[in-house]
Amino acid sequence: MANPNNSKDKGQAGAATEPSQTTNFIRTMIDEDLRTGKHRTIVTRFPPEPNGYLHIGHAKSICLNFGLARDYGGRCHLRFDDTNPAKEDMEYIDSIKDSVHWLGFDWGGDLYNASDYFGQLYAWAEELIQKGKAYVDDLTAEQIREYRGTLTEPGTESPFRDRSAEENLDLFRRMRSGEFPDGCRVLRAKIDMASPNMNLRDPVMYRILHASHPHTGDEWCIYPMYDYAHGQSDSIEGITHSICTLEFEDHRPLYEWFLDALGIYAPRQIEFARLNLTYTVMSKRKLLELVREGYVTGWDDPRMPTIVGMRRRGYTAEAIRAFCERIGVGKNDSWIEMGVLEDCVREDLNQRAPRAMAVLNPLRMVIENYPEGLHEEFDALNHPNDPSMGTRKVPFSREVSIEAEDFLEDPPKGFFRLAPGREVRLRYAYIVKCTGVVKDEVTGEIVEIRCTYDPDSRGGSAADGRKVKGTIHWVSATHAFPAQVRLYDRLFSVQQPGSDKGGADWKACLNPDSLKIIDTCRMEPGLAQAAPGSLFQLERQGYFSVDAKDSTPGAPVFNRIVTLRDSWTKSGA
RNA sequence: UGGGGGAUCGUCUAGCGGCAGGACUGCGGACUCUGACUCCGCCAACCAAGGUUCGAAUCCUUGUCCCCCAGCCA
Repeated sequence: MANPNNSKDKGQAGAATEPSQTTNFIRTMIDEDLRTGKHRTIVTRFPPEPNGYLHIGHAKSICLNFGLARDYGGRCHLRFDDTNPAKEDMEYIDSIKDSVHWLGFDWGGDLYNASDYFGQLYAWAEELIQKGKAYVDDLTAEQIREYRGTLTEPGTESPFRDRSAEENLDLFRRMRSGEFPDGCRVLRAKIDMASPNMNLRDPVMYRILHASHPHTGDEWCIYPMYDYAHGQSDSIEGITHSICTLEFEDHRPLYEWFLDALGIYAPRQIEFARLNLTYTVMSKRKLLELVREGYVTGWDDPRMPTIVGMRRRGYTAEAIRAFCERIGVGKNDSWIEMGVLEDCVREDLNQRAPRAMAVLNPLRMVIENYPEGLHEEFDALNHPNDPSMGTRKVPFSREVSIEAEDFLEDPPKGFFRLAPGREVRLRYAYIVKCTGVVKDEVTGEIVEIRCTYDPDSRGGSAADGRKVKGTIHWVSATHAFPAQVRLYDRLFSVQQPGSDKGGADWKACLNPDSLKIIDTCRMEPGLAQAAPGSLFQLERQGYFSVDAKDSTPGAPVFNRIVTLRDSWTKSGA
């Protein structure tokens, strides 16, 4: 079968995403800056730290920043905020680039690293020292914390705060030359130890770290803190609108202090609320913990909210973009319901996924009046609402497998599938009537359904025009092939597993049924050749993808992306 | 008790002194060879109290609640 997953086939460089249809407070601010002539064009940036894999929360930021650049005809830079070599890795850098591209965005030639500016940042640090605005502090990390004061009490000044510019410069240069061990001294901005804003109580600018950096190798043994590097990096790149999350709101005065002290261009920083999604966690620390401790199989486990995980599960870039567009941007702490994301994938997959039939939990059905040894083929629509997707042949024979839950010996009111004496349509095939049930003599379990078929209903429609309410999917027992299906469900069983603060409780909320592996599934023959990564709707079940990692030629493994809406089981039956 | 933010249907989000709109969810119905899709309809909100105004979600005052900040993390 053809692979309809064309999201991966679009050229990366030319990937075009659709313009936003809605406005938000950031766009209002940009409109204002453009209207007043403050800027003629805009430059945004997506600045990840390469210390983990991107997740759906990053996707929100990516869609926001690249989307703004797209809609205003500006640019969006990809910049790695790689100021802490102790935590960063090339593996993450590659993965992040790949995920941004996969999502459909392109930074063109604007790929940067904070580490590109280490030289400039260092020169500026010397400048601040010379201006008496920075000093080398010999206090230990512990002491610095004690001297910082508390939220309600001012801090106290370090005894090293008033060293001369000459002494500071000498010490700082010796820090840089590797004369001192890690942690023995830091460079601090001389601002105000009594500031009500903790960020302004002489923040650390540089620390000694004898670590090899993914980009600069062993060139440096002192590294700038994020707070010292970020604002200037934006400034150097001429970022017009520096969009970040809420927790950096009270860092803004610090960024502005550095920019002002240096007398360089100041971008406008705008903060928005980060994404929270129900039934999952979003913090890198927690995701890393799930990976390290084996609660999931890796960063790309289909249950992870990571881009690589969602991609492997079968989410399309289009669906994720639609989601980011739909949830909007604001400053309220909010929790988006998982149902919104699920609706976005269904909406996208409903259009693009060809249909197929597979029986997850097979129950044998024998059609008593169907000739032994006879095989027929029926034409099935690949998409009921899109004739351009064509048809396929599905083989039929005397013995078929149907979904166990489609038969009930004693059906409740409103159940219109199969039951003793009742008729049901085998999709695209025949109308059959249940004539009996065969049970295991010891367990009493139903092992087989006996039916007769109506030869005049070939293709599924009764010659006499009678209505048959129920239509069920099936596979020919003699033609079907077995395949593994992985039924994924929400990773956590509570809505806000991440809201319990630093507690360890969150892992107790993991959903024990987030993955059910079924090896007894029977699929229609055509599915055997399904390409890795391809997407299908298994009729009446849900949307599935062929796992790109564990499938082998002729033996596809199916991941359930999301179920179909189901107003029957939901009705409580 | 310091500083910085935020409060609009169940959940998100528009609104910028002039009819509180949209999406998701929920409920009801139509259609149906997927109990899917699609279509139609319904339920559902301005944190509170004052004030300004012909008119307030919007402006002012006071209060309440929630989030963030005391890393040599970002």
